[in-house]
Amino acid sequence: MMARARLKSFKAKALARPDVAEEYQRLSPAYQLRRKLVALRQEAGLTQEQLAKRLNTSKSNISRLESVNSTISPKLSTIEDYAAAMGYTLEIDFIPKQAP
Amino acid sequence: MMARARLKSFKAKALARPDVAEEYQRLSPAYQLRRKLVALRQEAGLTQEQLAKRLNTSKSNISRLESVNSTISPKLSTIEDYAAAMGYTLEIDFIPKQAP
DNA sequence: CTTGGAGTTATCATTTATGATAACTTGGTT
DNA sequence: AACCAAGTTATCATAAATGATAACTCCAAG
Repeated sequence: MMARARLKSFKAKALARPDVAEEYQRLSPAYQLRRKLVALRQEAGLTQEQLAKRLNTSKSNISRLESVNSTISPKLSTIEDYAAAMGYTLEIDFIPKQAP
Repeated sequence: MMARARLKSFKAKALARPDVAEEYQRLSPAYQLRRKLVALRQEAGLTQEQLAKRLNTSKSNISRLESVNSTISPKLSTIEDYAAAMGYTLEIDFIPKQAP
Protein backbone atom coordinates (compact mmCIF):
# COMPACT_ATOMS: atom_id res chain seq x y z
CA MET A 1 0.00 0.00 0.00
CA MET A 2 2.69 2.44 0.98
CA ALA A 3 4.89 0.73 -1.52
CA ARG A 4 2.36 1.61 -4.18
CA ALA A 5 2.13 5.17 -3.01
CA ARG A 6 5.89 5.52 -3.06
CA LEU A 7 5.98 3.99 -6.48
CA LYS A 8 3.52 6.50 -7.84
CA SER A 9 5.42 9.32 -6.24
CA PHE A 10 8.65 8.05 -7.72
CA LYS A 11 7.07 7.88 -11.13
CA ALA A 12 5.72 11.41 -10.84
CA LYS A 13 9.11 12.79 -9.88
CA ALA A 14 10.88 10.87 -12.59
CA LEU A 15 8.50 12.14 -15.22
CA ALA A 16 9.19 15.68 -14.07
CA ARG A 17 12.70 15.26 -15.45
CA PRO A 18 12.73 16.27 -19.11
CA ASP A 19 15.02 13.44 -20.19
CA VAL A 20 12.89 10.81 -18.51
CA ALA A 21 9.69 12.28 -19.85
CA GLU A 22 11.14 12.18 -23.34
CA GLU A 23 12.18 8.57 -23.01
CA TYR A 24 8.80 7.72 -21.58
CA GLN A 25 7.06 9.38 -24.51
CA ARG A 26 9.19 7.41 -26.94
CA LEU A 27 7.63 4.23 -25.62
CA SER A 28 4.06 5.39 -26.04
CA PRO A 29 2.03 3.78 -28.83
CA ALA A 30 1.10 7.21 -30.16
CA TYR A 31 4.71 8.22 -30.51
CA GLN A 32 5.74 5.00 -32.17
CA LEU A 33 2.79 5.27 -34.49
CA ARG A 34 3.85 8.70 -35.68
CA ARG A 35 7.36 7.45 -36.31
CA LYS A 36 5.97 4.64 -38.40
CA LEU A 37 3.70 6.95 -40.34
CA VAL A 38 6.62 9.15 -41.29
CA ALA A 39 8.81 6.19 -42.20
CA LEU A 40 6.07 4.74 -44.34
CA ARG A 41 5.59 7.97 -46.24
CA GLN A 42 9.28 8.49 -46.80
CA GLU A 43 9.79 4.93 -47.99
CA ALA A 44 7.01 5.56 -50.47
CA GLY A 45 8.95 8.60 -51.64
CA LEU A 46 6.12 10.99 -50.96
CA THR A 47 6.17 14.52 -49.62
CA GLN A 48 3.54 15.63 -47.14
CA GLU A 49 1.92 17.61 -49.91
CA GLN A 50 1.74 14.66 -52.29
CA LEU A 51 0.22 12.46 -49.62
CA ALA A 52 -2.16 15.22 -48.66
CA LYS A 53 -3.44 15.30 -52.22
CA ARG A 54 -4.18 11.58 -52.15
CA LEU A 55 -6.10 12.04 -48.93
CA ASN A 56 -7.93 15.12 -50.15
CA THR A 57 -6.53 17.26 -47.43
CA SER A 58 -3.71 19.74 -46.94
CA LYS A 59 -0.07 19.31 -46.03
CA SER A 60 -0.47 21.15 -42.77
CA ASN A 61 -2.85 18.49 -41.57
CA ILE A 62 -0.39 15.78 -42.49
CA SER A 63 2.28 17.62 -40.58
CA ARG A 64 0.06 17.86 -37.54
CA LEU A 65 -0.63 14.14 -37.69
CA GLU A 66 3.05 13.29 -37.91
CA SER A 67 4.26 15.90 -35.47
CA VAL A 68 6.33 14.51 -32.63
CA ASN A 69 5.03 16.94 -30.11
CA SER A 70 1.46 16.54 -31.23
CA THR A 71 -1.07 16.52 -28.44
CA ILE A 72 -3.83 15.07 -30.54
CA SER A 73 -4.90 11.46 -30.57
CA PRO A 74 -5.96 10.62 -34.10
CA LYS A 75 -9.02 8.61 -35.01
CA LEU A 76 -8.51 5.03 -36.06
CA SER A 77 -10.02 5.81 -39.46
CA THR A 78 -7.51 8.60 -40.01
CA ILE A 79 -4.63 6.23 -39.46
CA GLU A 80 -6.32 3.69 -41.69
CA ASP A 81 -6.75 6.20 -44.49
CA TYR A 82 -3.17 7.32 -44.21
CA ALA A 83 -1.93 3.75 -44.44
CA ALA A 84 -4.32 2.87 -47.25
CA ALA A 85 -3.07 5.80 -49.31
CA MET A 86 0.26 4.01 -49.45
CA GLY A 87 -1.06 0.51 -49.94
CA TYR A 88 -1.02 -0.64 -46.36
CA THR A 89 -3.61 -1.87 -43.94
CA LEU A 90 -3.56 -1.87 -40.16
CA GLU A 91 -3.09 -4.55 -37.60
CA ILE A 92 -3.62 -3.75 -33.95
CA ASP A 93 -2.25 -6.00 -31.28
CA PHE A 94 -2.59 -5.97 -27.53
CA ILE A 95 0.59 -6.62 -25.61
CA PRO A 96 0.53 -7.52 -21.90
CA LYS A 97 2.25 -4.91 -19.82
CA GLN A 98 5.25 -5.91 -17.79
CA ALA A 99 4.88 -6.01 -14.05
CA PRO A 100 6.87 -3.07 -12.66
CA MET B 1 -8.01 1.50 -67.62
CA MET B 2 -11.31 -0.08 -68.54
CA ALA B 3 -10.18 -3.05 -66.54
CA ARG B 4 -9.88 -0.76 -63.55
CA ALA B 5 -13.28 0.72 -64.13
CA ARG B 6 -14.83 -2.70 -64.41
CA LEU B 7 -13.08 -3.74 -61.27
CA LYS B 8 -14.48 -0.83 -59.33
CA SER B 9 -17.92 -1.52 -60.68
CA PHE B 10 -17.63 -5.15 -59.72
CA LYS B 11 -16.60 -4.21 -56.25
CA ALA B 12 -19.50 -1.79 -55.87
CA LYS B 13 -22.00 -4.40 -56.98
CA ALA B 14 -20.53 -7.06 -54.76
CA LEU B 15 -20.67 -4.80 -51.75
CA ALA B 16 -24.33 -4.20 -52.43
CA ARG B 17 -24.94 -7.82 -51.49
CA PRO B 18 -25.54 -8.08 -47.74
CA ASP B 19 -23.51 -11.25 -47.32
CA VAL B 20 -20.51 -9.84 -49.15
CA ALA B 21 -20.72 -6.58 -47.26
CA GLU B 22 -20.72 -8.49 -44.01
CA GLU B 23 -17.70 -10.52 -44.95
CA TYR B 24 -15.95 -7.38 -46.13
CA GLN B 25 -16.66 -5.67 -42.84
CA ARG B 26 -15.21 -8.62 -40.96
CA LEU B 27 -11.87 -7.95 -42.57
CA SER B 28 -11.75 -4.29 -41.63
CA PRO B 29 -9.29 -3.29 -38.92
CA ALA B 30 -12.07 -1.53 -37.02
CA TYR B 31 -14.14 -4.70 -36.90
CA GLN B 32 -11.27 -6.89 -35.83
CA LEU B 33 -10.34 -4.35 -33.21
CA ARG B 34 -13.79 -4.47 -31.65
CA ARG B 35 -13.69 -8.24 -31.57
CA LYS B 36 -10.36 -8.10 -29.78
CA LEU B 37 -11.61 -5.54 -27.30
CA VAL B 38 -14.52 -7.74 -26.35
CA ALA B 39 -12.33 -10.83 -26.11
CA LEU B 40 -9.87 -8.99 -23.91
CA ARG B 41 -12.55 -7.82 -21.53
CA GLN B 42 -14.16 -11.22 -21.29
CA GLU B 43 -10.85 -12.95 -20.68
CA ALA B 44 -10.29 -10.49 -17.86
CA GLY B 45 -13.66 -11.55 -16.49
CA LEU B 46 -15.08 -8.06 -16.53
CA THR B 47 -18.56 -6.84 -17.32
CA GLN B 48 -19.03 -3.69 -19.35
CA GLU B 49 -20.08 -1.94 -16.17
CA GLN B 50 -16.98 -2.99 -14.25
CA LEU B 51 -14.71 -1.87 -17.04
CA ALA B 52 -16.65 1.36 -17.35
CA LYS B 53 -15.93 2.09 -13.71
CA ARG B 54 -12.20 1.66 -14.24
CA LEU B 55 -12.36 4.05 -17.15
CA ASN B 56 -14.54 6.55 -15.33
CA THR B 57 -17.29 6.27 -17.86
CA SER B 58 -20.58 4.42 -18.23
CA LYS B 59 -21.42 1.03 -19.56
CA SER B 60 -23.39 2.40 -22.45
CA ASN B 61 -20.25 3.99 -23.78
CA ILE B 62 -18.39 0.72 -23.51
CA SER B 63 -21.19 -0.96 -25.39
CA ARG B 64 -21.01 1.62 -28.13
CA LEU B 65 -17.28 1.12 -28.46
CA GLU B 66 -17.63 -2.64 -28.74
CA SER B 67 -20.74 -2.65 -30.88
CA VAL B 68 -20.39 -4.67 -34.07
CA ASN B 69 -22.51 -2.33 -36.07
CA SER B 70 -20.87 0.74 -34.68
CA THR B 71 -20.32 3.50 -37.19
CA ILE B 72 -17.85 5.37 -35.04
CA SER B 73 -14.11 5.31 -35.42
CA PRO B 74 -12.61 5.55 -31.96
CA LYS B 75 -9.66 7.70 -31.05
CA LEU B 76 -6.34 6.00 -30.56
CA SER B 77 -6.25 7.18 -26.95
CA THR B 78 -9.62 5.58 -26.28
CA ILE B 79 -8.34 2.22 -27.45
CA GLU B 80 -5.19 2.74 -25.42
CA ASP B 81 -7.13 3.51 -22.27
CA TYR B 82 -9.36 0.51 -22.75
CA ALA B 83 -6.36 -1.77 -23.16
CA ALA B 84 -4.47 -0.19 -20.27
CA ALA B 85 -7.42 -0.77 -17.96
CA MET B 86 -6.80 -4.46 -18.41
CA GLY B 87 -3.02 -4.35 -18.30
CA TYR B 88 -2.31 -4.23 -21.99
CA THR B 89 -0.58 -1.82 -24.28
CA LEU B 90 -1.00 -1.32 -28.00
CA GLU B 91 1.14 -2.21 -30.95
CA ILE B 92 0.16 -0.96 -34.37
CA ASP B 93 1.59 -2.55 -37.47
CA PHE B 94 1.27 -1.71 -41.13
CA ILE B 95 0.67 -4.63 -43.43
CA PRO B 96 1.16 -4.32 -47.21
CA LYS B 97 -2.09 -4.83 -49.06
CA GLN B 98 -2.36 -7.66 -51.52
CA ALA B 99 -2.58 -6.84 -55.18
CA PRO B 100 -6.18 -7.56 -56.26
C1' DC C 1 -44.22 -14.88 -13.48
C1' DT C 2 -40.98 -11.46 -11.82
C1' DT C 3 -36.76 -9.88 -10.54
C1' DG C 4 -31.98 -8.48 -11.28
C1' DG C 5 -27.78 -8.47 -14.02
C1' DA C 6 -25.77 -7.65 -18.49
C1' DG C 7 -25.91 -5.43 -22.56
C1' DT C 8 -28.15 -2.31 -26.08
C1' DT C 9 -30.03 1.85 -28.08
C1' DA C 10 -31.31 6.69 -28.25
C1' DT C 11 -30.51 11.41 -27.18
C1' DC C 12 -28.18 15.58 -25.91
C1' DA C 13 -24.18 18.33 -24.25
C1' DT C 14 -19.35 18.71 -24.43
C1' DT C 15 -14.87 17.85 -25.96
C1' DT C 16 -11.73 17.04 -29.55
C1' DA C 17 -10.10 15.77 -34.12
C1' DT C 18 -10.18 17.26 -38.71
C1' DG C 19 -10.54 20.60 -42.84
C1' DA C 20 -9.07 24.85 -44.63
C1' DT C 21 -6.26 28.73 -45.08
C1' DA C 22 -2.34 31.62 -44.32
C1' DA C 23 2.08 32.97 -42.51
C1' DC C 24 6.34 31.40 -41.09
C1' DT C 25 10.98 28.67 -40.85
C1' DT C 26 14.65 26.01 -42.93
C1' DG C 27 17.77 24.00 -46.27
C1' DG C 28 19.38 23.66 -50.64
C1' DT C 29 20.24 25.77 -55.35
C1' DT C 30 21.39 29.03 -58.60
C1' DA D 1 21.11 37.46 -51.99
C1' DA D 2 16.78 35.70 -53.86
C1' DC D 3 14.22 31.66 -54.65
C1' DC D 4 11.75 27.47 -54.11
C1' DA D 5 10.39 23.16 -52.04
C1' DA D 6 9.30 20.94 -47.76
C1' DG D 7 7.72 21.16 -43.51
C1' DT D 8 5.86 23.68 -39.37
C1' DT D 9 2.75 26.44 -36.60
C1' DA D 10 -1.40 29.13 -35.61
C1' DT D 11 -6.21 29.94 -36.09
C1' DC D 12 -10.94 29.21 -37.03
C1' DA D 13 -15.05 26.57 -38.56
C1' DT D 14 -16.98 22.08 -38.92
C1' DA D 15 -17.50 17.30 -38.11
C1' DA D 16 -17.31 13.55 -35.10
C1' DA D 17 -16.12 11.06 -30.77
C1' DT D 18 -16.96 10.93 -25.99
C1' DG D 19 -19.61 11.71 -21.45
C1' DA D 20 -23.93 11.35 -19.23
C1' DT D 21 -28.44 9.83 -18.49
C1' DA D 22 -32.50 7.12 -19.25
C1' DA D 23 -35.29 3.59 -21.17
C1' DC D 24 -35.24 -0.63 -23.30
C1' DT D 25 -34.40 -5.91 -24.43
C1' DC D 26 -32.97 -10.38 -23.06
C1' DC D 27 -32.06 -14.14 -20.22
C1' DA D 28 -31.31 -16.88 -16.43
C1' DA D 29 -32.25 -17.47 -11.39
C1' DG D 30 -35.54 -17.42 -7.73
